[in-house]
Amino acid sequence: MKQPTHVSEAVIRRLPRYYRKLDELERRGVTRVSSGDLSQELNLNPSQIRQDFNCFGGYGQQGYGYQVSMLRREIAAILGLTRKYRAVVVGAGHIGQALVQYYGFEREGFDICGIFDIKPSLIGAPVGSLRVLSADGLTDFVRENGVEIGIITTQKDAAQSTANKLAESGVRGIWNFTPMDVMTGVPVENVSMNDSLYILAYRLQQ
Amino acid sequence: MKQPTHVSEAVIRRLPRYYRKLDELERRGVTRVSSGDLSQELNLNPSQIRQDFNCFGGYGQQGYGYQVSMLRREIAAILGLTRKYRAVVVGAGHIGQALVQYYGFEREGFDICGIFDIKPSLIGAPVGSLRVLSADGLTDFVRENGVEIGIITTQKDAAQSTANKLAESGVRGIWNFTPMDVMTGVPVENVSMNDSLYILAYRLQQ
DNA sequence: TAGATTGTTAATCGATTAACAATC
DNA sequence: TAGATTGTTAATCGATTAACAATC
Repeated sequence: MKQPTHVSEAVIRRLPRYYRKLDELERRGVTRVSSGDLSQELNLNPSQIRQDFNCFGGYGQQGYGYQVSMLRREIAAILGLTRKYRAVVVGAGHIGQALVQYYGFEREGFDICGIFDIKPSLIGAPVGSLRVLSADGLTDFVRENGVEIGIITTQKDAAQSTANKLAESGVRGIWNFTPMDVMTGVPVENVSMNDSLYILAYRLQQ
Repeated sequence: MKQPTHVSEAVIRRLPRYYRKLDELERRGVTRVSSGDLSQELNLNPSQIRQDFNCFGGYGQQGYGYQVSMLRREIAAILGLTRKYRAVVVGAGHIGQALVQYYGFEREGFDICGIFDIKPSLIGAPVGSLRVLSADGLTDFVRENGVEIGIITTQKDAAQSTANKLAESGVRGIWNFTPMDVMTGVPVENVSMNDSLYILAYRLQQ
């Protein structure tokens, strides 16, 4: 993999879609794919696809296209999906509990090993194979277990303080499910469920 | 509100953030805001903010800025958040159940009035104030209740067929929680939780 | 070899930013 | 009025698309 100087945000945001499509093709037994094929499947321009891949290196072969399994592996490596990550969920409401019990992410290498809340009535409650822990112990837990990702599923108004606490505890990235933009020193990815629903409402009017 | 010829995707994707910020400001009792203020709060360029607002009409006042409550209301109207929408959830797994029990969306006018599954063991189970219904009755339910939004929280491999069924039943838009890109005649908004997590993994490497 | 498809450069298009006259 | 800030036009920047030589 070529070490690229700077890859634009737009390219990065397309990588997961490439990854998912290549994974699907590989499962279907497709061994070979061209930028033209992918452009049809993903509704993108073939030039753009080739440009995107060439940000990281030349994975194709003239006159042939790309080898599905190899390209999938390369993109997985670029995204950092070839290793495991420990994560904790802060906020044991419905969404927090749903994430713990959804095993899809574990299959992809994201291991949710703790769920926290401040509400006394929730502490100790079983969630999947875990039990809700008191948020008092969050910092120690993150440090002792080498947790790299903090998932925020608290109420909106607790989002910023939770983000601060997670960042101070040594988490390297934050996955934010609240509709609140948090500011921290570590990378934050917002799921933006609200925004997505608002945009759907907008489209229903058009 | 000016009827704009065409508003770019980039502008539309920023509208929810404006809306959320203005809502927050209004709640905090702020009555007046300039594009400069907003640019700091949202980490955007002030020119861009003014350009964005002027896609829909001139809501500001020279020398003063924007009236928070008025601007908030206008953007709510643009997004279509001034009316109610009926929605159904298809897939009564953890995420589907979490959505039904999260009342945040209801507060914003999105009323989830049905939850469906094909799994016999789930049918009849209580979820919030609802009971899981058999997916056999989905089409009739959508028609009889004027459901406009279909929410897909099924397994990935059922996403496309569910989308087809929803679209045929007369739903006007689809909110897709699966990591599968679905193709239909109605607008689809993808929550893309997976993609968001992959991008976080990418950032942890940088 | 001929055909296909890449990698890459150049052209186009659109979005962001800057600038400033209009005006509250 | 003077100061502030918009609305809008023009300049810049970056991303997308087209084109084509390289080559498998």
